[in-house]
Amino acid sequence: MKVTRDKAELNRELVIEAASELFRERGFDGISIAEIMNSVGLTVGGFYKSFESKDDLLAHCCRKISEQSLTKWGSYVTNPKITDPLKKIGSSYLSSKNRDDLKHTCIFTTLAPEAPRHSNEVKDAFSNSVDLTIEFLSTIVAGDTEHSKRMNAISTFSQWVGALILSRAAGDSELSIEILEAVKAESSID
Amino acid sequence: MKVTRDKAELNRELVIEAASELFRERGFDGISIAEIMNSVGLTVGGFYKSFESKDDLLAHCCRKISEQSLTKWGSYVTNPKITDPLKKIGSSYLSSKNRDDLKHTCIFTTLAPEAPRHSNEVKDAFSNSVDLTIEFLSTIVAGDTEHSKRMNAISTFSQWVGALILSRAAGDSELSIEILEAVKAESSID
DNA sequence: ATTATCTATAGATCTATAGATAATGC
DNA sequence: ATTATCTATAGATCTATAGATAATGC
Repeated sequence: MKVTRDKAELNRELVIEAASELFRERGFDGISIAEIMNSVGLTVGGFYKSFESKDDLLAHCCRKISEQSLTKWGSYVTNPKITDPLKKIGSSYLSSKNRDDLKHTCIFTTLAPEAPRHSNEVKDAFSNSVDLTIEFLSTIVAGDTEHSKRMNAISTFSQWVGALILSRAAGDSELSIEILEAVKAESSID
Repeated sequence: MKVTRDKAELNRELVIEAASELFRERGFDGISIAEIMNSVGLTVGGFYKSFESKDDLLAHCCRKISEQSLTKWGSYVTNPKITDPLKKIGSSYLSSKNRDDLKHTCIFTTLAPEAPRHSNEVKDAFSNSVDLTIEFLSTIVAGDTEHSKRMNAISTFSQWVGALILSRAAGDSELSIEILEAVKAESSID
């Protein structure tokens, strides 16, 4: 039953990883702790040895997801084959793949709306994530001054987030694609 | 115990009205049917005589909320005192009041992300709501052709929805205000 | 000896339904 | 007689915890 410390630490990470996908896909209340633990081959009883509460797990997930996104985006900047990182990021963000693949999509389009109903730890994770995301985008958008870059980053990211949510709300329709295309066109992404 | 038909119909509307606020404020799973009924002075037992299920109630709420928003926006257009309806709508949408008053805010920033997890009736209500909203905004945004107006409506509304979500996710911070201001500035709303 | 994980469960929900009650509406 | 609403509850959750078990780690 007992496993090595390394294995235990790995299990903890696996739980965060699995929950990060399941929360995005089904929402915080749409998946139970037992199901999350089972999805990585563990049982519910061990959960509270690794996490203080379900909310605590959500906070870890927020930080993890945010970190993964920014790491991926950052890799596009350092990749010499990618000439226009913003365009690359935008076209993958506004793709039908990102729209449909809830498990791996942006937290702001799935979990953020519930943030006000969670612990301060969760709220802080979201707040920090918004901050870092805008900070990052500020370094790759167009603009003459620091200020105009920052404004541009904010309005660009807002537009992406809104477009993804609206394209999902539009269901399986022409309209859904139209929304993604319209915003890509406006940002000269496609 | 029994009431008149008129009163019964009014009660049904009161339930939809109350649920429309409570769902936005606490999320679909954050409020029970019993609490919704109690909030208008009724008890849980009568619920299923008026609604097929909790999901059915949500669908009614989506239609109601959407209708109310568009009616309000429409009144700005016909009001001769308002010279620029789009500016008026945008500045109230991107206000800190709209950010904080979850009970009365836009469904796309609160309930839309859960849409994929609900019944087809709910999904259709959302889909229809996106459609009508873009259709409406197309009539008041700038643009040379029908097509450019529609594109403009989509990108403007996407930006608003995203900005509101991000400003909420940013918590009680400078950043939260900065997001609203940045998007207002870009749209020449303030 | 310690501890990571397990099984089992207490206690608190919540949706949906059954049947009673008391008023309306013919 | 009909029916809108009520009280009560069945049955199915779900979070969090208690105590057992079987490995690790000193």
